[in-house]
Amino acid sequence: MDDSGERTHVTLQDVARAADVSLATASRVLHGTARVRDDLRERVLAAAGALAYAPNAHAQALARASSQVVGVICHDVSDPYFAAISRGVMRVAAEHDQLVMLASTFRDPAREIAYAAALRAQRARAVLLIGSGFEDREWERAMDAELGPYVRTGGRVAVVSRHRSLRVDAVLPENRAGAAALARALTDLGHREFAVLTGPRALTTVADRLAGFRAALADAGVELPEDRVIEAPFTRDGGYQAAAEMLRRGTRPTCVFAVTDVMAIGALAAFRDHGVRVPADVSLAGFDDIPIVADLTPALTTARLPLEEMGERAMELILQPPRARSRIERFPAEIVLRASTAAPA
Amino acid sequence: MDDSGERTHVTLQDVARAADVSLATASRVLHGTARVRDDLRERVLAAAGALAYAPNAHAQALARASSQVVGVICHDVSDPYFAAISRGVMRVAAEHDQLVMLASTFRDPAREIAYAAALRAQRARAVLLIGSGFEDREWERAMDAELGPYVRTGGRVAVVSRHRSLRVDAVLPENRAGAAALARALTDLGHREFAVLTGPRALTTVADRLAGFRAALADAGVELPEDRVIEAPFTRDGGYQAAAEMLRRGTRPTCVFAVTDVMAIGALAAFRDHGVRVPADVSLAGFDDIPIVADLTPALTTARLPLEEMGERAMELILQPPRARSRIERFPAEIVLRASTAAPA
DNA sequence: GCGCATTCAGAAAGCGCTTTCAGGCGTACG
DNA sequence: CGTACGCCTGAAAGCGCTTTCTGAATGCGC
Repeated sequence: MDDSGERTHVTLQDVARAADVSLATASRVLHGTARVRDDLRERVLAAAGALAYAPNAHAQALARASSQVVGVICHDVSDPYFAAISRGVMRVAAEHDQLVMLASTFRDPAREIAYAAALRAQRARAVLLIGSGFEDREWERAMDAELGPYVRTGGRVAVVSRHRSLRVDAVLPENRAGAAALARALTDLGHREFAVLTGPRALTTVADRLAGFRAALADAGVELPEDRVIEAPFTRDGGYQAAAEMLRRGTRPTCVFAVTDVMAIGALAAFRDHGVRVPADVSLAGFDDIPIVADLTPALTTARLPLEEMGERAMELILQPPRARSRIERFPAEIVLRASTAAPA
Repeated sequence: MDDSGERTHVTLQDVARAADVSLATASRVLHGTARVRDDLRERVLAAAGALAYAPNAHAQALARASSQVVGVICHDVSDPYFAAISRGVMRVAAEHDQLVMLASTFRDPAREIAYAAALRAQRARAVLLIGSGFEDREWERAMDAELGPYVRTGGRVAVVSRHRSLRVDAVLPENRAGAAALARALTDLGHREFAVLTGPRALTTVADRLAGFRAALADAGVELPEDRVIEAPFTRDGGYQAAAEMLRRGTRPTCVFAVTDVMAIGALAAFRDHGVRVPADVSLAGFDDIPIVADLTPALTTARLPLEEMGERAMELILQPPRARSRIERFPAEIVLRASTAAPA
């Protein structure tokens, strides 16, 4: 065929030359942007095929000043919560022929900012921030410094589950109301003695769920003393730790609320390891309804969030042209009572 | 400040102009590529900051003919198996300042090829294919047509868990040996009556695990009749279906092997729903050791694969310069006996 | 004090593509 | 038969950046 050892990329120029047409014509054929005489079109197509031509997306992005890449920043893809949301995101992205750049920050604010900057540099057409932000002035300033100019130059930004940044579209789970509803369901069951296992209070998601839960408890005349709120990392192991710590302290509520299902999974393990029966000795409830919790034994009572749908919606928002007022879409949580909760003994 | 309503991007040219230096100098300052007089450097830095300059990664990629994007193609991010591998991938990518474009194909061959093409167009410096390929001639040809030229022009490709494509680096779990070891562990427990719940046989992962399991069984003098191998989709629900189907057929083995943990989770649910006790009535084993299965009740016996590590290794391979001979890294599976298996009644 | 070697800044040539702007030809019309 | 008008192709100007090459200072040695 050609001189072997092709070490360099095939360019549109090469295709045009091989087809003996101009660059412009080759471009037009490949995009169907304008009518081209049939024989020329054939030649271009043939040449492109023979040379295994692949357009250089960077050159295209540069020339057209637009790209079809959207960025998604989350805490950790391997957390089922983010995985479920990502799934929805990916599906809609695929439908719209968008490429997704997915970043895991592992909850490191610096890394989050670095990714935002990289995405801006990539001229990603949109950036999706999934998961609570950080209650950190420095970080907020830095993030604004990245995203502000990005938005001003036509970049689209949306967030899932964080309110602070005001000017962007948002998909917001109703954490507060959901937690309140859960609390009511639990008090309706007869519980009066609670403990809560939470992640870092600085995360708005945590704060909202806690506040909603506590408020509804108060309405029912139940108090939640501060020492019944146990803080630990926002992971399965964190849930285990928190539950173990609770047991160690001798705190014996009739019902435990873990602010996320992931933490509830850890708590369930801790209870099992310590011989505490769920729900006979203690009821346990989570939040999110990640896919696995229905398969646990006992199946977990939780507040269901339509995670995949939230991801889909966020991606749809971001692909639409911006509105003057930023859109806020709220997703209510639905209480799902399963075997992990029962009336207190 | 400047004329408001900035609708266009700040370019290096703008920065240079504001700092009253040449384009070249500005570029040099921003990259530290060469010594620049201190006052000029200061001016450039100040201007870049004031203008919130963000380099255009596309222009950079074009000018330097390289990018720091790596592509990852998997079946479904929300499957814990891929999520765990992705986690390792992400971590190493972050360490090396690489941006990851993550695509879920939802097991659609056409989509896989479309992504490969897009990644090639993006001049991704490397592409990682995770998960079994498809036993489809047409697909193989199309994939080769994308990846061949890509590799020839300096693109790096690696695969996790698929052998067919020969010329690329690979991270291979020892599915066959692992399944064999699992079979031995199970026969050692005293089981002689087995059933296997599998995903599509066309997937090499499935074929290998099945073959290894069957071979070791044969060595132990145990036969696995074809009607004891039940095929279903490669998901939690597939596992449920397969187990339900097995029960419906009246097949009552003393031990069931689900070729993936995800399917085992479904099977466990099916057994529970049908009043079949695990392991009292039937033992159940999976494969992969995805994080959740240790928390199930009963905890699942499985063949552990170091998923996160496999992802890390794959990313490392791909970031290294290519070798003449493609590298193959094998990861053995380790048998983890948990409560879901016991000696037959 | 002059010539030469060094530094370091700037001009300019691409990187591969899109798209505007002319220009060439063919047709329809006067 | 000449002019006007379309339609299609090609030339060329960028898109924003990196990097080589050139040239102007400066510092040094003799």
